[in-house]
Amino acid sequence: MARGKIQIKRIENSTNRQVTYSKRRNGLFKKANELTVLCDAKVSIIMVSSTGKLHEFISPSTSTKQMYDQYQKALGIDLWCSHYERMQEHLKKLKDVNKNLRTEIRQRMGDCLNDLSYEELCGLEQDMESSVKIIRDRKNSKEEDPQYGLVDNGVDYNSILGFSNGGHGILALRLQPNHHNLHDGAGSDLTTYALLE
Amino acid sequence: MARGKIQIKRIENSTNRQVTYSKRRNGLFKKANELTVLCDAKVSIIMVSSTGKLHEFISPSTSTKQMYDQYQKALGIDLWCSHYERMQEHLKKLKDVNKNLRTEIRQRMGDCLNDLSYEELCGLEQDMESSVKIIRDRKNSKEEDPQYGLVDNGVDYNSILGFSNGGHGILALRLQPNHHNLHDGAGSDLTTYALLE
DNA sequence: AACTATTTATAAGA
DNA sequence: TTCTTATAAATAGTT
Repeated sequence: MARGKIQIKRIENSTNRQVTYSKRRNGLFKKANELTVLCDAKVSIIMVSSTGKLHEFISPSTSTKQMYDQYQKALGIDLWCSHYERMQEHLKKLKDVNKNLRTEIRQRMGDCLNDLSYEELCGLEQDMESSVKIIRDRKNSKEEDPQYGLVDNGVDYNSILGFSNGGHGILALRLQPNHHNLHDGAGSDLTTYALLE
Repeated sequence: MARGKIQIKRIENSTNRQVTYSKRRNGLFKKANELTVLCDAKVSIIMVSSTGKLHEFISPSTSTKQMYDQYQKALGIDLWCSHYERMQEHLKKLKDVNKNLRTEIRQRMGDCLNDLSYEELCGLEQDMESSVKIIRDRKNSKEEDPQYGLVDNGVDYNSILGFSNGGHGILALRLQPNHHNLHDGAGSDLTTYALLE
């Protein structure tokens, strides 16, 4: 566009092509920047030269990722985003349930009882008594029945608990206290609980 | 750049801004196309106007997604992918831990005892007995102390177990008093637990 | 990287 | 939005 008009077609001379690429890239980026400022717009440019070099322009108020996210959203493509959001919700619910489960176990182990009322403690005690009874009966029935005396050799209890690495039975699951969690609201219910499967 | 020089700063008049956006967008895309042809390059442009409208330019030989993929690859960053993978691992661990917790609770409630050996049942029984004792003592101490006599109205047992949304009763967790063993199965649980924050 | 003749883009007006 | 056109800006070819 100076010293002679040119045809818009591939520049065969490699050096000239490189030079023109560099000059026009600067021109394009300058225009993009002016557009950004003048029109309060956001522009993302990604360029790859014929030699494979990559350059980008991005308006200061945004990021390339943001722009492409917005692009995807605008096209209605973004299956990924909703997938990600569902994953985040799932994670949050799992955390809540996890906390509740730990609390229940602690209380059933006689810890963290401070906030239980007398009636609640009564209920818990009764519940525990009947549970102990079940366990005791089961124990006794196993004691009397030689068929079951030593047969649990094939069954790794840890694998039943879902631990593949060296747990030692149920008592090994004893929880470590975690004070960071204690002041959060416990926020889950049985509906959430069902989501875990 | 015509009929008078302009300052490169935001055009306050909304209509003018829109008009300029439209004109300069066309100019930018034309330049991008010329660059594509002349220099055998690939260009991806995404623009969002101040009114939220989105426009794109893409060189014919490629696609917007390809360009963005190449961009991510070139930056070698792809933080996103590693983030996603970490999230997946986290999710999996939470599921495992929750399964284990639920199994322990069931066993402490006298359910799912089939796979416990006689010795394991003995341990569980003993543990339960001592827990019941702690709970009973606590109950009795509350019974004697009128200060706590009426504080528990409106709190149902489920919420104390953490299964309803009102559960703010967990503010006073204390250290687990009896037999910690950081080298047994609780270790893996603790590791996972730390990930939950 | 600089220069500059010329082409191209575009601001303002219609 | 599109056209017009005077003028600013970009740039092809040269150094």
